[in-house]
Amino acid sequence: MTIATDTRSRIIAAAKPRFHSRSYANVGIQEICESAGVQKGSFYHFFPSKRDLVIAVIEEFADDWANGFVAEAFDPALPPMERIDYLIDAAYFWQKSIKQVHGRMLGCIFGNLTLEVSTQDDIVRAKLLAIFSRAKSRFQDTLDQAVASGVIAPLDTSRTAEAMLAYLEGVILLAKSQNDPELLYRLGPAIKTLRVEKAGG
Amino acid sequence: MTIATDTRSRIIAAAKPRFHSRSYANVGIQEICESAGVQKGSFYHFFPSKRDLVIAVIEEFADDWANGFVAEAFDPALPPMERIDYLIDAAYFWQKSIKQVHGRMLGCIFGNLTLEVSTQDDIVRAKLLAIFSRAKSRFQDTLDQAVASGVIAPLDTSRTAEAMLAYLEGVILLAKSQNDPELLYRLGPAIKTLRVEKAGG
DNA sequence: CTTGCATTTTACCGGTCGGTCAACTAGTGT
DNA sequence: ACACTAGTTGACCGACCGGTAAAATGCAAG
Repeated sequence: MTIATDTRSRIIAAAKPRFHSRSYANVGIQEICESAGVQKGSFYHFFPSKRDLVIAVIEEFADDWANGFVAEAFDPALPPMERIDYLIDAAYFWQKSIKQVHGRMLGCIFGNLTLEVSTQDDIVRAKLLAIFSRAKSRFQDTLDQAVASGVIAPLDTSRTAEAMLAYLEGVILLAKSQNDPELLYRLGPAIKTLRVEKAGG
Repeated sequence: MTIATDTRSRIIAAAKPRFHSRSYANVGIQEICESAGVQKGSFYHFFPSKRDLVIAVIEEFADDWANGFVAEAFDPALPPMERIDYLIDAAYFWQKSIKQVHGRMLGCIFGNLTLEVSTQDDIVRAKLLAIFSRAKSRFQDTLDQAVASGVIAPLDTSRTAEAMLAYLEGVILLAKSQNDPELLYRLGPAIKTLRVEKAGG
């Protein structure tokens, strides 16, 4: 049952930076195949459709994050609110390094795809939703711990977590419109001022 | 110098809902022409390229907003912070009504286009940037007045305005991923908790 | 050595993409 | 009556789109 070739992963590897930098619709299967050194017929042996490829790409990006910056940021050894600082920092440095290499701020692949395809493909949207949902849980757990340890005043951790995730995506969007990751640096820390009070409070 | 026909505006009118709901790349000029009852050659009489069309579409959307909800929300007669409430409400009801008619939450056309094309077309990006810049100014003026009248504690109104705009775009993005405008209703009001302190404070 | 399956190759499909072109129409000013 | 021009028409361009089919290959188990 081991994988016989690396064709599938080469396709995904070729697709990742392209979908990230030039959107879903603007990258053709032909181009991906050429870049991966794969024939088109071979592509369709591994992926029933273009949609299946983008879902695989989303999963790989999510894994990269989960095993990289996110794992570092949401380290239980860190004080809760410092984890959020860490995550913002990580997002900033990542976008900055991409811009240095690529000349452009590419933003968040999940946000990009959400706005591009979520009105047209409910399956892709569901995949993105699941990833945002996991991200929200990370924020919420952190906030729960911060409240429990008395670092911040009690609040609606579920909604505040969503608000923080939204803010992060929004700052990345605005930074992309300026092609300038420094906006993340300037506006990022304000994420901790966001508060949704408890319904009964 | 008056306009001889309404062809140009019919093209824009046909393009607006399509770019809004299905992105830029996924809507072809042929489809727009058919819907507007215009020949393709006639299209290129009015628009040198597809890019010029999308810029005209962006301008019309911006005018719609500026003369509609935005003018109402940023009414100088309203207390400053209530204007922000009003704007959030307006965004919520707009998205909700779109979903009722269209079955989908389409989100903000400016945010949508920013994430889709701003890495590929600096001219379109500049147009979007100008619109965000104007929106930021509205927020900032409001915050300046709120500070001046003592309704809120002094803060960095420029950066807080940017943060608020980012938050609004982020909440719309997240709501679109859930295809649910109610998220705007639940998270919107937290926009007023955002604060970027003055550098020297 | 052979069967069988996973993988790869190559050629091909109908349709659409953004954009061009030259001919034609209709209205205006002189 | 004339010329000029804005607007319109419909045919056309090469390139690319996502996807298909069948034949060829390589490899491993029997």
